[in-house]
Amino acid sequence: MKLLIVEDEKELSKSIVTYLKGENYLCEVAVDFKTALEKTESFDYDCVLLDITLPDGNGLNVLKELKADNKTGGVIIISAKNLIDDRIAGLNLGADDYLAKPFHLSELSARIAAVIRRRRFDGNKVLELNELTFDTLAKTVSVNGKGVDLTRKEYDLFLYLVTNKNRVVSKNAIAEHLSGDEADVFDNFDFIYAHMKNLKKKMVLAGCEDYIKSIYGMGYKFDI
Amino acid sequence: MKLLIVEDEKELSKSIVTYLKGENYLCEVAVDFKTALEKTESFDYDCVLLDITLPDGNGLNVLKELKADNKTGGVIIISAKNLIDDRIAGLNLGADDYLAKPFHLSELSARIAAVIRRRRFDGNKVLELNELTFDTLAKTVSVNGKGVDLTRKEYDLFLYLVTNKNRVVSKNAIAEHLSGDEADVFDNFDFIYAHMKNLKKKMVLAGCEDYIKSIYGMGYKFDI
DNA sequence: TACGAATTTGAAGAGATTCTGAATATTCTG
DNA sequence: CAGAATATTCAGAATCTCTTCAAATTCGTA
Repeated sequence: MKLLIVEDEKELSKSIVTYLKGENYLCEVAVDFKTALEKTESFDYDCVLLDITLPDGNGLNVLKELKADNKTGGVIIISAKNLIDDRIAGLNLGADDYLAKPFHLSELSARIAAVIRRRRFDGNKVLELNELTFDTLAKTVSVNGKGVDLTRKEYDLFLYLVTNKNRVVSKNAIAEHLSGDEADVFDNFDFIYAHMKNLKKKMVLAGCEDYIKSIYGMGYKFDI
Repeated sequence: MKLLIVEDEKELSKSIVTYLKGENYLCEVAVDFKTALEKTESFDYDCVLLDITLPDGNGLNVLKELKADNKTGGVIIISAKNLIDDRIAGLNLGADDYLAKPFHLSELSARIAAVIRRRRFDGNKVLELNELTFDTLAKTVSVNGKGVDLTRKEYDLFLYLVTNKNRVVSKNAIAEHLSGDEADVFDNFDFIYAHMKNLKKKMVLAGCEDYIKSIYGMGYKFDI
């Protein structure tokens, strides 16, 4: 899961990033609207945290643009002014949620999770697929009700495959999703092989049918 | 799917090619406009990535020529200058999309897919033809809803035939479309015969009517 | 019908891709 | 800061695909 934090207060963005990393999100920061739009232009973030009170422009216009693309995932507005006007304007322009500063980081995290769930899973916290249960809130995976211990990367990898079920996902896409920086990793997929092996092993061991198919030369497919 | 990347920065073109190969595109590179025009003259690429700021001429004129031919598939302009003027000029001259450097390769890949879809499938991601379903996003083929496992070349071959349905496609054209290098393969179509046989076998086995007709001395036709 | 040319078919080797287990590096946790 | 857990790299093994080859078949034409 990748987030973009649009915020110019370094202190704040730093603590947000630290906290959210702890929640297993990959974070990027934009300190102004221009950068933010460039970034959203070129990557589909799962959620954007948007401080609408930045010096270089009107945040609500930026929100409008984000939503116009219909490309970005969720958008949560964070704003120092907790004026009702802003709130309403924000929601009308399509923000998925609104959070007034100062806020608790745990609250922010919960809102982010909710927004992502709403967009990706129609608001369902739990995904049931045959013997497999995916709890995106608890971040647990279980087979026939019995939990399976996955590492972070394994969980992320699995979730990404499940989110794209019945579609072939390229190793490029997987690599981008799993690696934090926009690092160029397109010529070494060894780490994918490693995680994939471990994930499959754990799942099969837990009694789950092996739904993950390797498509030679193309990628992987969660086939269910 | 075959692309032409017109770009003089070796580093950049190399990483573009590496990435796009991972997405199952066949790529050729031209380092100047002259070479680019020669290449587009002699082959109909699915999409051309055009850096309009190359030393040997005006990129927009090249774009104009490409579009005048109406031969090339899509054209995506990539440019270091993200000036609005360029953008508008580019789109007016018929570029299908525009991407400012630096960009994420995943973004580029998504745009290419979109342009090709728009041109070849009227923007549809899924192609339904009787019992046959072609999902160009999921990269899957199914018969009566049941998936058929095709290899890369089989998928490419099939897609090419379907894209040209009810038209005879020559083995030359197929060969050019399937082979990566600009190698001259025009005297040995054995590999086409092999792929064609395997493809037909798989499809018939999956319960699909054999829509692929061999036209003696001319080529093949996907007849539906 | 018979001939040469084009296509189909089956099999096999070369080459590329993926898997695997172990070694190393990194991150987390107390 | 040390020890544990996790992530990544590496190299060899296993697997799959692509292409080529040769033999069999089909096709068009004489």
